[in-house]
Amino acid sequence: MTTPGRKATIFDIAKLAEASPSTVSAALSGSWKERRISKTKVDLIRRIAEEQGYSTNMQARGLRQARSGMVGMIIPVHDNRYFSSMSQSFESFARERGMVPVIASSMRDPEEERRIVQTLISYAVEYIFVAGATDPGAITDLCAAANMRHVFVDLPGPGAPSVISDNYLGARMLTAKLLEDLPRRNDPRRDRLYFVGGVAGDHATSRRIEGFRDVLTEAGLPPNPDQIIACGYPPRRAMQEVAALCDRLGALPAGIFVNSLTAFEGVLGHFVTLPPGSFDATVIGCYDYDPFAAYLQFPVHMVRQDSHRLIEEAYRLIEEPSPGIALREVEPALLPPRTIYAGPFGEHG
Amino acid sequence: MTTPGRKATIFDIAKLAEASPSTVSAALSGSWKERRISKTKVDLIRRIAEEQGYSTNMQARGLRQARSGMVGMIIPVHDNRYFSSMSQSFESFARERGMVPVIASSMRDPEEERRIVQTLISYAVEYIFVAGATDPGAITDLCAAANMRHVFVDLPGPGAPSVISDNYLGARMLTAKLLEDLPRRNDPRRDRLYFVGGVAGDHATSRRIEGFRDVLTEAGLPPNPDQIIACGYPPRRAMQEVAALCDRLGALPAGIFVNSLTAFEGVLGHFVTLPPGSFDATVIGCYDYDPFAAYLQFPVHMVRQDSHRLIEEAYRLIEEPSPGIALREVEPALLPPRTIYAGPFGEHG
DNA sequence: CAGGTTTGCACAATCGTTATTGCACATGAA
DNA sequence: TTCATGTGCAATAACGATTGTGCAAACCTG
Repeated sequence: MTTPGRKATIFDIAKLAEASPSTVSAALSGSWKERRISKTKVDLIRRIAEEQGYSTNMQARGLRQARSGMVGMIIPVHDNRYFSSMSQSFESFARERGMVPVIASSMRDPEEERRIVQTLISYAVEYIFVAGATDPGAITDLCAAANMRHVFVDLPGPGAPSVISDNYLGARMLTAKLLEDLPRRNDPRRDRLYFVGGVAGDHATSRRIEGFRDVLTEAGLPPNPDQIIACGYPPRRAMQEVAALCDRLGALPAGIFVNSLTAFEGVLGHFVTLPPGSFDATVIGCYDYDPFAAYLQFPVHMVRQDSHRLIEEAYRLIEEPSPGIALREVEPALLPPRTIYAGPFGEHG
Repeated sequence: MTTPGRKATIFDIAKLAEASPSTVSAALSGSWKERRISKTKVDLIRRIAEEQGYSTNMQARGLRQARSGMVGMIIPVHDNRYFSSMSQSFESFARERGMVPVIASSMRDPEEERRIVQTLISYAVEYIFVAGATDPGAITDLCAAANMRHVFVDLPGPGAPSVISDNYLGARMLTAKLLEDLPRRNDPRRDRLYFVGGVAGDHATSRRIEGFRDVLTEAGLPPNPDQIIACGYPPRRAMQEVAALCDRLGALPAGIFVNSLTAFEGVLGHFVTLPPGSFDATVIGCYDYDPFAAYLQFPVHMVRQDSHRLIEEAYRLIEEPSPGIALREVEPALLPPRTIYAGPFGEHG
């Protein structure tokens, strides 16, 4: 490994192997057979390349081939179990295909989201996966202009294939379960189930609200508008809203349907301020799963969206010859409290 | 936006603006002032580029400039609060600098780790951040051959600057706190504190074991070897070990020092099999913080490593003119149970 | 108005690969 | 011997940007 200053290129290897750069390229890129390079020369070249610590300059290759070998993905945030599980799956599938995953988080900022799409296009990624899009239309426009294949995950977009989980079904299951466990105190206001978190305009949230509403209505308990508090995803907002709710009610409500892990963090942020035992008469459900949340002080029903399958389906859709704008739904699962689920990556760590 | 088949290049823009490619390049890349291009022409070019939906081909630019505008980072896993917080910080600092973060997970596989380093080198990232390295030596070798700047985070490496948290201090604090809360049952075996998880060879784990051992020794309770169960990071292993431990003791020990979130997941996996109340007489601590873990059925003391500052320091080190091989330590914090911490990204969601 | 300076841009080389083409030599058949 | 067919490689032209250099025209200056 006589590494002088710069990195070795095929020219350096060519000189050492007494071959031409094109031969070296063929030998190292695997196309040597159809280019009729002798095995002898290939082996020589490989040995020298190895000795020199050669590695292909992917920028040059990408430039030449008009492709980069990278796949891009946008997620709202990293530090969230739902999305980080997606990252994990996304990465694993990418590697299976010999591609390099590039994952960026948008902080749910549409502006940032567009910037990221632009950047990924600039780097010539092969496809873009967009999870939790805040402005799918804009993304599709940008991608169309660069004719970049993309797929929406978790939240659907109008102009590209989408894979989402069956939010209506999941919300129905969770609501039904909460209703089943709902403590009755004969206090009409406090006997109610509240929906907290998410953005009402989001496809996912709106479908969940529908499920929530339908189950309650079928049970003869049609929800008032004030039972649905779609206060966004930030923990702090959820915390404030729950605090305000408790203020209004004089205590915790009978049940809370928490619409995301981040909102749940906020709910907990409020709970820490309450005396222990305050939640004995409250039933809690959370849309999305976290192993630690499964084992809180109080039982929590959780909906586990199958992020692995979401991503798998997304790859399937995007790799189809002509992707169209299919919409695929994946069924979520309702997990009882105290379930430590070891998913496809349960062995990690 | 008359987008025919392919993406617009500076040549297309040049033709439309009746300028030369080099002028277009200068106008769009910002170097137009020192290249004495008139503002008029620049504005024209910018307008046309905008209309055409032009975006720089980063592969071409990167090739020419021998840099890519990307920063790479390797973490063990994505779906873990500690590391995903790091990702979040890493990304945020990268963006501040106008660079594109590329984050890959190694699943703690040294082989995979090396492959990732190679790939990042191939893509000509500017620096590589390595968190939780399993084989720092090999990484430094690869990077040296390509003279690629890199920095170790969380676990130090011998041949490059490193930023780690003060594991000895953190372990001391946590052990002391556990000791303070330790229930006494006058059963010599069950009165003990156990250390579970991690790899004894890891720098972080070994320092924590030292801290654990020292505090116990100073308290007149020097630990037996069997009190230290460094069974690795996978949840399942920790689960089995804790189950076996309970079997041996006939019940839960008086206290457990859990050495990572992943191991803690395993511990919980065992706890779900126990009747409620089994842990009333057990004190639990976990090295690493998770907001949900903060609010479990039983109180958990947690050490919060400041991943944000770790990354910040790492950037500082790597951006120094001549990085040397400094080792920087960042103090962790001991959080009491029921603390929902809103860090620098507490507002996310 | 000669000579120098500044302004505004175009030309061409370059980065490291890959893909197309072509050429010299060897081998086999007629 | 002659032509056809392979074989094994080298030359060369892209890919899309950046950058050093050069060269007119415009603008001063005395």
